[in-house]
Amino acid sequence: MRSTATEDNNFNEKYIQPCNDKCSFCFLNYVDALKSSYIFKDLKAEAIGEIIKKVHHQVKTYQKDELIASNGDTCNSLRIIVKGAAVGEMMDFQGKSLRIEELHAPDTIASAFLFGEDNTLPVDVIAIEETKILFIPRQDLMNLFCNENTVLKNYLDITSNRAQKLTKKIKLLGLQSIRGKFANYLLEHVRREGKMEFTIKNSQSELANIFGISRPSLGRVIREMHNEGIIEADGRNIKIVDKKALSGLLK
Amino acid sequence: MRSTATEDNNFNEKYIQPCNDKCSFCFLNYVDALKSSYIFKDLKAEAIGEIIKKVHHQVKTYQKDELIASNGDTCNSLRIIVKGAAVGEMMDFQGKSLRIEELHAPDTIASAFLFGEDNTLPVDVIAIEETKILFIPRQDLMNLFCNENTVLKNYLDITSNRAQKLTKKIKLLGLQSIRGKFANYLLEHVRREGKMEFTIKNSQSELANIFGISRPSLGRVIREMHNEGIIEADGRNIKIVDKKALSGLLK
DNA sequence: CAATAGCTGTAACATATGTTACAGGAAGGG
DNA sequence: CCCTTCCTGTAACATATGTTACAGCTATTG
Repeated sequence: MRSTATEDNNFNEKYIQPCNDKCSFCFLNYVDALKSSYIFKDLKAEAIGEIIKKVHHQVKTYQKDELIASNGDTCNSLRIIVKGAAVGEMMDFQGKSLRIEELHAPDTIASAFLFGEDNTLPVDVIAIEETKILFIPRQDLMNLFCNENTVLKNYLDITSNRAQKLTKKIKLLGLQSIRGKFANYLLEHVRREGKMEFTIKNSQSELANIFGISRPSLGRVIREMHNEGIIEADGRNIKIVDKKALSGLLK
Repeated sequence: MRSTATEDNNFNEKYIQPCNDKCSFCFLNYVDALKSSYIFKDLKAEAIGEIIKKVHHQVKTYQKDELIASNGDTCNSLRIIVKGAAVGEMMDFQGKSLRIEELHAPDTIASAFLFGEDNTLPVDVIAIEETKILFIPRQDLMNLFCNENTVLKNYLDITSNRAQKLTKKIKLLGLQSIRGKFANYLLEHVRREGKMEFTIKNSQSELANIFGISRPSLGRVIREMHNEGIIEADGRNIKIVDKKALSGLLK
């Protein structure tokens, strides 16, 4: 069972191994995660098993706060989070960081940077809990695309979804004031959950990090919006009072 | 020759037609553009001709300043600019705009939004000169991917390249001051052209638009950097005096 | 040539945001 | 229980950026 070596600290992406016929460890352990993974959408567990058997693959485990991949790393393999969660962050030279996205099993990492002229990762990816990641080399993925139409379609969907997310992020960063960013965040919440009163999951520091702003500035804006009667904010509990005014803040 | 209808004002994406065997208009007119197009990279003119014959397709012409596609439009077809150029812009509700990218023949439009859950275009695309665009419906493209490995690979490369560009844009917008943005712009110039002295192509207004800032603010920053001896700026002529200081501004 | 439009340079002023600092509350660990 | 750590609330002040306005320059057009 070669894939036990995948948990090795000496893991090296170059030496990813194919499974032999007896290998059942790799995918059986994570078949549930893979079944709900976007890239294997519309495929049965058995089909996924067959696919994983055919491609070179390996699983690696990361601890909380461990760096999974760095800005500048070369992407040669698709990485699927089969367990755990991570965040993608950018940093400037002073150490100020900007959180680009949060990734949970069974999301894929680096799917957008596997091809093209520049295969370097533009972000740091950091585990926020114990995380297991399945590696599949680019060439194997490419072969898979030719044989498994469904996987190709899913992959195209993944990259398109990502492009949409990135574009939204650009809009958020480039077009809006802090009030606009926060209003946007709240209104997305309302749209998703359909309630005008809720508890937000991110701390103010995290939100500031996502928005690329400073924490006290965000705090001040929340206070102001509260005082103006647009929202009621108490800690992480938010109540939308004047939804129309909030929409107006989107600019 | 059905495709002459493609120049019709009543063009409707739903009714894109396949060519019959006699059709030579569509691709022969644009075969040079398509040959240098990324999506047909590594394919010979004849092969491209065969491909275009097999898929539904249509060409439409846009005048300067005409809106090619709007924020919110549904993307059902890949669009290739076979002649001309366009810009992709985002606008907020006040009309403040942010230029995301400039597109020249033979770039593709909307390649990143063809698949996935949300096929709506997040930007406005506006012709900046007379522009001709070739439409290929998604389903035909998908079929093509299965039969023409090269096209698939090229498409994956295109979307990856785009994701890289978007991510760089996020970094630019989210992580840097005006000085940082301008320094970044200048240093990219130096890296591409290898000269410390050059004439920039964009007006200050355009640059401000790309950076998502106001024109006088950019002007002021340029003046300050000039006065501090980091650069010499005279109109659009720029000379890098202190490259090290400039790099320091990237923060 | 005059008239126009678009660019640049610049200034005064208004506003938004960052920075730093400190105090207090909530949660968890020993 | 105390101690630590992380979070929030808040204030004073510094700085960056936006806004508006105007003047001059250049190219284009009729």
